[in-house]
Amino acid sequence: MEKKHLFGKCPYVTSQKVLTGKWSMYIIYLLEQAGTIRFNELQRQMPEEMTHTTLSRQLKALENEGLIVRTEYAQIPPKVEYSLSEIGAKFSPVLKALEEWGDQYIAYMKQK
Amino acid sequence: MEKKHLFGKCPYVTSQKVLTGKWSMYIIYLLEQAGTIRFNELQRQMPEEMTHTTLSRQLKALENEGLIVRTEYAQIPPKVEYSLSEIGAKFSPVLKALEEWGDQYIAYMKQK
DNA sequence: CAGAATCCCTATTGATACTG
DNA sequence: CAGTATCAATAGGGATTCTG
Repeated sequence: MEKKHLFGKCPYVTSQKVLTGKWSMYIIYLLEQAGTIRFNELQRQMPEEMTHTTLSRQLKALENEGLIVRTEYAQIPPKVEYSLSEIGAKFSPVLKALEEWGDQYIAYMKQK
Repeated sequence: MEKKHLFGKCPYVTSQKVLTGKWSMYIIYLLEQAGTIRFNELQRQMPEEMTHTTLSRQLKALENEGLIVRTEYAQIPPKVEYSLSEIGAKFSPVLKALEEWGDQYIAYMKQK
C-alpha cells in the first residue's frame, strides 16, 4: 500500500485514500470496540474470511497512516497488540454516523 | 462496478463497499452542495483531473447503488442532471463527520 | 453533451509456503 | 504467534475512439 502525501488539502479526498483498504473501516471499528487486541483475535472477529497476509498488510497500511498503534512484546511465542492512535480514536464520530447510515441503507435496500 | 448483495448485515462492510470508488465521497459531496448538477459541470468541479469515462462509471455505480438520481432530458444536445436520492441525502451526517476528521488528520500529519 | 466500447496498466487481493 | 516473501488472479482506473 505504501502511500505518500496522503495529506492533501481536501478532507474528502484524504479520507477516501485512508479508507481505501477493503477492510479498513471494520478494523477501526473492532479496535474501537476492543481497545486493545491481538493479531489472531482480530482476524477471528472479522466479518468475512480473510488470510492473515491480507490482514497484516491492511494493519501495516493503517499503521503507516498513523491511525493505529502496534505494540510488540519481546517474547516467544510472539505477542503483538493493536490499538487506535490518538488521531485514530478521533475517527469515532465518523464510525457512528457511518453505522447509522449503513443500517438505514440496508433497511432501505431490503424493502425494494 | 456492478455489485450485487451490497446490503449485507454489517453497516460498516456495506458502507465500505458503497464507498469503494475512488471519487465516490467527493461526488456525493458535490451533489450535496450543488443540489442538481450536469455531467460536465460535475467533472469540472472535481478536485483532480479525471476522464469522463471514469466519472461516468462512478456515477453509474452510485446510481445502481441507489445513492444518486439521474435525470435525462430528451433533447439535442443531450442534457443529463444528477442529484442525490433520498437515501443518498441521508449520507450528509457522514460527510460532515468525515470532513471534520479529515481536516484534523491533515493538520495532524502536517505537524509531524 | 453525455455517454458506450475497447484496450491497457497498475494496485490490491488471495493463496501458498517459509521463518524466528 | 505473528509475521514475511512470492506468485497468481482480479478489479479498478485511465486513455482513446466512436456515437446519437
